[in-house]
Amino acid sequence: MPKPVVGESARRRRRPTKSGVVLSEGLIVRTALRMLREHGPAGLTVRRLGLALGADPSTLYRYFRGVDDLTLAIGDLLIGRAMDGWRGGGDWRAGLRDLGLRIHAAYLEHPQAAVLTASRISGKAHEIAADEAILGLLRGAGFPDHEAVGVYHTFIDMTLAFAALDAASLALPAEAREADEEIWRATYARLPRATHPNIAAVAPLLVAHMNDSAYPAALEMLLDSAASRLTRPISRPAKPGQV
Amino acid sequence: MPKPVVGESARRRRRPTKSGVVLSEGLIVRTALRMLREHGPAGLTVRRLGLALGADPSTLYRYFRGVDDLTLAIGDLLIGRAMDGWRGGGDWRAGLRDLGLRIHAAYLEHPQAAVLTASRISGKAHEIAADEAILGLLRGAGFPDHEAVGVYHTFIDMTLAFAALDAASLALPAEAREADEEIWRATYARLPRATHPNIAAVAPLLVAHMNDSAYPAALEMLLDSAASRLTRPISRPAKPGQV
DNA sequence: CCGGAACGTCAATGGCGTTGGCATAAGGTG
DNA sequence: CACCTTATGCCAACGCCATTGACGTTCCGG
Repeated sequence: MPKPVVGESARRRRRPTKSGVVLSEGLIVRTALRMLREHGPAGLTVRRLGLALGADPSTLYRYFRGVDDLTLAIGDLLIGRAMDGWRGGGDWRAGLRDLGLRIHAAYLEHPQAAVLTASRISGKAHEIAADEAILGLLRGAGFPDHEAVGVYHTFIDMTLAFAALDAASLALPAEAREADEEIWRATYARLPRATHPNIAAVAPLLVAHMNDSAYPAALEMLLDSAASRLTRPISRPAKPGQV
Repeated sequence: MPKPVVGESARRRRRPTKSGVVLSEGLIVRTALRMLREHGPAGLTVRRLGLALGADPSTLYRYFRGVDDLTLAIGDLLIGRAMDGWRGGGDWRAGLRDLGLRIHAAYLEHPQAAVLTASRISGKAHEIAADEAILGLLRGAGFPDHEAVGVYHTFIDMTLAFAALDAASLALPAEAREADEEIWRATYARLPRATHPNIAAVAPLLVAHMNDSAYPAALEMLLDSAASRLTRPISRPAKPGQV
């Protein structure tokens, strides 16, 4: 029996659970998001989600094929929130910067979901809308098609890559995250000048800055690089590696 | 009782397991890495690792505080392999490019492990060696300390971020990865010009390039940006976001 | 008002990481 | 060689986890 899971549209009989709650796909996803934010990365389990909803855990399998299915639904919500209220028009640079920071921020709002979904291609409506917007900004600015695709590719992958990396730190259990941050003080800041002269020389700067995100700096670099190509076109960088 | 776990150096009594294997931290980590490659990301559990080693699962807790500790050790092994055979000296640009591509490639050699470790800071020997090398290149090139730290931060985070993103695609189950790649042809390449003019205009270029890694291009951008700061210093980009 | 399907619940399965107690063999010491 | 200490490997158990199949209840279309 290959798991039915009737679609949300075909769902009719809204039988309340023992505790009186009437379930729906939307309610479950929203509750899951809230649990992730409020109770941390380990806070979301099927059992706890059922408990929070006032329903038996197994009930959720009437709505999602499994945890992975639920995760993808959450991810779809994330992309939508990133684009929510976005208005096109204006400078291509400002537009790209805004889009990048929006996507980055939206993912960091829900790190656990971000980690699971940032590297996936959904092909769903919100994702396509974002891609169309980015390409529109670049082509509207006058980039020839192959340049536009190159910048687009670097832009979206860099944004998602940083979103995933930064989200992964936030998604760690509190103790592991604190341990990571402590390493800058406890290990790097105490390396002897004799064996590690360069780290020793800049240790205070490392402690001060390494727990910030490097994405804004990387994004500006990308925008600078793209702008310089626009005014005086240069050839693309040598042989991109296969992945 | 806060879990002892004697260090590898202080370890003396090498009592063989029931199956005759003599354990060591290195053997455990290498076995774990092999299991990750052969059996996928979900293939590594303490129980299975114990089985593969011919030892009781609980024995591993004599060597690692827990799975998290083991994960960090695996990550350091990856960095060690990236740095293996690296020789300093020469142009700072060439040196940074080489280091970046080495780290990126080393992580992609073990995608499942990369996904687990790319966002972590271990503070172990190989990681420190890599950081010292990067900072040495930058300070040796004449970057003032705060610039060197800024470039270092962007460089290492960008490299690890792309490594994690690209590795995540490779680490997906084959069917899911193929489904993701197919979306470029099945969805993006078929969007009507009327509703998505920009995607439609460049669809063939997207299909041709989107499954490559954007890391080499991003890396060149970073090197260009750093070089321009070296010849004619500019201020750092505005207020990096907190993470 | 009746039959079937949708739905929530229950109980159970097989996994997981981790822990505390226990037997033992390795190493230092004489 | 004999003795003692203790690091080490093993065992059994705990409390989680996701997932499933059977079962009874409730709702809707006819």
